[in-house]
Amino acid sequence: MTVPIPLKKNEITDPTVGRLVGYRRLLSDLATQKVLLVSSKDMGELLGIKPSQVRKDLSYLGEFGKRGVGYNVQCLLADLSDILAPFQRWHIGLVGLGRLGEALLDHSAFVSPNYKIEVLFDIDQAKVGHTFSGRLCYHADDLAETIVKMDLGVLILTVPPAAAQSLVNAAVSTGRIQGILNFVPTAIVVPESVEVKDVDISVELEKLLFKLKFNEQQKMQQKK
Amino acid sequence: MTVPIPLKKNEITDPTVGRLVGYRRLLSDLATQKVLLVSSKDMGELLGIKPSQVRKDLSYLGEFGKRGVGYNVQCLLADLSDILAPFQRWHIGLVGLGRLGEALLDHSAFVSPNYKIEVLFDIDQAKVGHTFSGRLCYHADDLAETIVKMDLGVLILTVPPAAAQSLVNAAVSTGRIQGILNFVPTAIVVPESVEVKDVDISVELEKLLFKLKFNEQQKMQQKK
DNA sequence: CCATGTGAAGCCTTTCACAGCT
DNA sequence: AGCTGTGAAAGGCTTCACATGG
Repeated sequence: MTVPIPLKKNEITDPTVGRLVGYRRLLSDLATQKVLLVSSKDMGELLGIKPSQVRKDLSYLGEFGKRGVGYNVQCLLADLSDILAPFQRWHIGLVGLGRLGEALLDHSAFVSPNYKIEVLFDIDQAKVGHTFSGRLCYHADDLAETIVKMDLGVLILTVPPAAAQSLVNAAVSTGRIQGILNFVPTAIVVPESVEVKDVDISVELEKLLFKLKFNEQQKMQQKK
Repeated sequence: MTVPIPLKKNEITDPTVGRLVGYRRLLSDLATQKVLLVSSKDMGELLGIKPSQVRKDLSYLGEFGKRGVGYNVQCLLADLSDILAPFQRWHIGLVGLGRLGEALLDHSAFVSPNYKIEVLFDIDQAKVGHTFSGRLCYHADDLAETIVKMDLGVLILTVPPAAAQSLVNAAVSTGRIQGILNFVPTAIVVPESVEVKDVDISVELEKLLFKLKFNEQQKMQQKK
């Protein structure tokens, strides 16, 4: 189903992958609007990115455009989807069924043909054994066992900070976990073979507020 | 209350600010554990960062350490807190009281002396007029009016993609909004004077899965 | 001797500028 | 003429390595 080796060069960096996802989303929108062609300039304007950046990103993957014309929306969408698609459909477990965990379960962005949240974990007996949005919740004590049984390769962590590391240890000990998406505001330690992506929601707000502080400071100095 | 101009150099970059928040969290933990001193090597190990990076980051702010000794936990924590603190306590509005919005409302990471989510907005009449975790929900149609009345300077956006841009337009038209934390998976357009930080939850998962795909591909090529 | 603070080097990412195709 | 694809330049961030001070 997926293209075997779609990569022209051996390294596509993280920032590029992030933008590729944005391009795919935009192209999908344009496709439903029956737009046939799009230029790097158009895409850049719609996404707030420089056209040269768009072209560079796409050039890592191959030559998709026609000079003097632009990119065919349908073709580029299909190619990008292939490139971003994993080899396998990942089975994902979500650990920690608090407010944030539940919100992610239903989040539109987490509906994709590329992966599915299959299993939930919590320590609350009121939740264990019940289904949420169609997924069964297991007890966190059975994390390792269930990872093996259900063939989970990726975990999403939304537990309280204090609980994170020991759960990670249990999960990693199975040797099955290849990636962790960590929403917990703590640094977690894993073997080198496990990829971790930290998503620290409050840090982004702090960054924003710091920028505003900096802006204010500049304004104050200009007034002097 | 806050230090007037704590910055040694004029530019502290985004990645540095992100790590500073991590240092503050770590120092806060160490302080409760009655740890008195910490070295850049210690901090690096606990956070998965190179010691030289820790020292560089801190050096932008001043000289906090003692050579041959390390950093005083209490002092460094106090200094970092001052530096990260805004000049004013921001009044924040959260727009979109779906699952994610509600989750953020109660998220431990969004409890801070530096800012507070004061007001909520939604279009669901079942929510408008009610309070959630102590905050009153207004109708999204009254967004601009309420921004002015409540002196909101920052918005957190957790609405459906289709609703985002028109709400942003209404909000920005008041001239009061200085920053937006955008959880909506769409690019939004704002005047230059408004800072936007995009937090795209699903993009992070896609990045993770792409890394795993790349890892697998390398393994396959090695086997050959 | 130990750990900081920092200029310089190295690496990574973005942007430019233009050759080349339609 | 218009827009892509890309080597080269510019810019930004991280890491090194060592002088400096306790």
